Amino acid sequence: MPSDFVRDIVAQHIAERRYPEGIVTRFPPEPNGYLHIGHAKSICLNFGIARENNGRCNLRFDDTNPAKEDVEYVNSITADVLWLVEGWADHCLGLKPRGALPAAVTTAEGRPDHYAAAIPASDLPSARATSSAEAFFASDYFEALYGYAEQLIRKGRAYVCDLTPAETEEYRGSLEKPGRPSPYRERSVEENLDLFRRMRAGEFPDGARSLRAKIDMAAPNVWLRDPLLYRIRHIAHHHAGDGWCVYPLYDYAHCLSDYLEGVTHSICTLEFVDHRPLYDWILEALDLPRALPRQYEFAKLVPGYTLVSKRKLLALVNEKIVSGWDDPRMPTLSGLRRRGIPASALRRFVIGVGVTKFNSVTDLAVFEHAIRDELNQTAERRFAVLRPIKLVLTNLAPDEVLECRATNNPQSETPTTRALALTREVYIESEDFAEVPPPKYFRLKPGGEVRLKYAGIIKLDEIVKDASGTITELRCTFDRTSRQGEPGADRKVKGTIHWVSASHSFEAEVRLYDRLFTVPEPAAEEDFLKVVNPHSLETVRARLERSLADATLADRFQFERVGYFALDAKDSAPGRPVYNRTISLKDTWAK
RNA sequence: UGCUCGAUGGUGUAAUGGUAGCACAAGCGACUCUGACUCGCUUUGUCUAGGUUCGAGUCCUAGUCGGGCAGCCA
Repeated sequence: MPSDFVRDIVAQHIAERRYPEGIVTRFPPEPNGYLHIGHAKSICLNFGIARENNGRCNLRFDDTNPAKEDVEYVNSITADVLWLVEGWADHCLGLKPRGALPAAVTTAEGRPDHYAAAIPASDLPSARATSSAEAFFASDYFEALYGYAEQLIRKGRAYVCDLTPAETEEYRGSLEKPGRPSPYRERSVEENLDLFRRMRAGEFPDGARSLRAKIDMAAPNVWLRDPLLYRIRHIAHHHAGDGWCVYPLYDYAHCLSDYLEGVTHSICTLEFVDHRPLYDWILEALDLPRALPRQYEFAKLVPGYTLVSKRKLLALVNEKIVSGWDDPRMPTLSGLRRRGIPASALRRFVIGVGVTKFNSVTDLAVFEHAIRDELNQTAERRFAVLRPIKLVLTNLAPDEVLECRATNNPQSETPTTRALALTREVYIESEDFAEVPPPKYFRLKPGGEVRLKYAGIIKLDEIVKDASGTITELRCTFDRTSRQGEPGADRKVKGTIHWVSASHSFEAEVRLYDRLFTVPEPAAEEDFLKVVNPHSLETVRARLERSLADATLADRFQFERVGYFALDAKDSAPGRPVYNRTISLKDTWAK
C-alpha cells in the first residue's frame, strides 16, 4: 500500500500510541444530493485508513440544514457507500443501532461525557442483515449539541446576537479589513442563556437572532470573526422530526459530532483549511474529557472531461442532457454503477491517484485503464455485432449448422468454453469490411481472406448491391479445411473478426456511451453546456449471440473486439435486454 | 496591497539531506484465432535566484506563479 502524508501522520500516531482506543475516521456527506466520483476518493481514503489500521470508519450524515436535505438522498448515499465498500472495507464500516442517540457516560476519571457508540464489528453482519443498523446522523446529536452550546455561553465564549444577516455581514469586515464587534457581544451570561432558551422555544422568527462564538472580530482569518453557531429555522427536519427550530451550523456541529463518535482523524478537503482553527477552538473551549479529534485536509479528485459541481450536474439533469442522476454518463456513483463500472476498478483508480495537498486534474485515461484492466481479467467474452452487415457463406447448405467452440475468458487459468453456431447466413461488423480498403487494412476486402474467429477462414467473392447502390450482402466461400481440428486450422491470415449467426442470434438495444464533455476541463468553461459532447450516447440495434439473452445484472461481458458491456439495470426487461457499453476496448489502429 | 495552502516529465505521483523512481499517456518493435491482452525498447521532469552542506527535489532566505477563504450552506 503506497503511503501519503495523511497515512504517514496516522502511522506516526500509532507509533506513539496516541489513540489507544484505535483509529476512527468518518465519511460525513450532507444528504442534499448524489455522491459522485470525487466522494469516492474521500470514501476510499477514510475507509482505507480504517481498514489498514484495524480501525473504523463511521458513515455519518452531516444533516444540520434541513432546508436542503431529504431522506431520498440518505437512501441513495447509503446504497452508494455500501456498493463501493462491499467486500473491501465493510468489516470496518461504522454504523449504530437504529434510532440510537449518544449516551450519557462517565469517563474512567469520573467525568461526565457523551458518546455515540458504533455497533461492534463482530455484531455488524447480523445487525446489517436485520436492518437494525443505520448510519450516524449529526441530527441525532442536536440535544447534546444544544447542551454544549449552553456550556459555551456559561463560559462566556458564546453570545446571542440580534444583528440581521445583512448587518452581520457588514460587521464582519472584508478579507483585508478587520470587522467590528457586534453591539450585542457583551451581553451577560444570564441574558444570553435566557435568549438562547427562548430561541429554542420558538419565540423568535427565522433570522431574528443567532448564537455566535465570541472569538475575535479583527482576526485575519475571517472564520474566526465571531462565527455563527446556531440559526433559527422554523422548519421540520427529515430525520430529527419537528422538535427543533434552532439548528447548528457546520463548523459547530462537525467537530463535536466527530468528538461524540470518538473520531480520531477528521479528514476533509482543502477548502476547510481555513476552518481548522475554528474546529480546534470550539473543542478546546469546551473542556472535553476525551482525546480531541484533529482535522486533516487533502486535495479533492477532479477527473478530466468531468464535472463534479452539484449545481452543474443538476443543470444537466434539468436541461435533460442526461436522463437523470443515474444516467450512465454521469460521474455520480449511481451513474458509474449503472454504466457497469466495477466498484473494485473505481477503488483502484481513486486509491491509485494518491493523496496530496496539490489541486490537479487527473487524466481520465488512468480511470479508463483501471476499468479495462479489471474487466479484462473478469469479463467473459461474447460475440456481438453492433452495426450488422449480412454475409452469406455460399458453400454452406441453408440448414447446415457447424458448431464452434469459443473460449469464455482467455485470461482465466482454467478457461471454459461455449458453443457457437456457424450457419450459411451470418452478420459481421460493417466496419470490418471495406470495398476500398485503406492501407494496412487487415479485415475483409474484395478478394481477400479473413478468419471468422473460432469458425474458420472465409474469402470474399462478391458484393451484392441493391438498385440504389447500397450493399445488401457479402457472398463468401468458407474454407472447411480451416475449421477447428482440421489440418488447415493453423493457417495464418492477417485478420480475425467476430460474427454472429443470423438464425442463432437476436436483436437488442445497445447503448454506446462516450465522455460527456469535449474538453478536459469543462468546469473552466464560461458555459459548460456549450462543451457537452453531442455524441456522448449512441443507441444501436445490435445482433447478439444467444447466450446474451439471459444475462444477469451482475454479469460483465467483453464483446470481443468491441468493448465491455453490462445490462442496464433500469431499462432491461426479461426477454428484452438492454446493454450499456461500460468502455470500449483500446484501439491503437484507429482510423 | 489580509489570511492560508501549494509548485517534481504531457498527466497523476514517489524519493523523510545521499543513484530523481512508479503508473498512465505517447512513440517504436515483438507476439496474437480480439489491431485487445502480454512482452521489450524509447522520449520527456525537480518554478526562479541566492544561501547552508562533502552532497539539496528535500533545509534557509527572497521572489515568481497557482489554489482556497468574507452563507444565518456544507
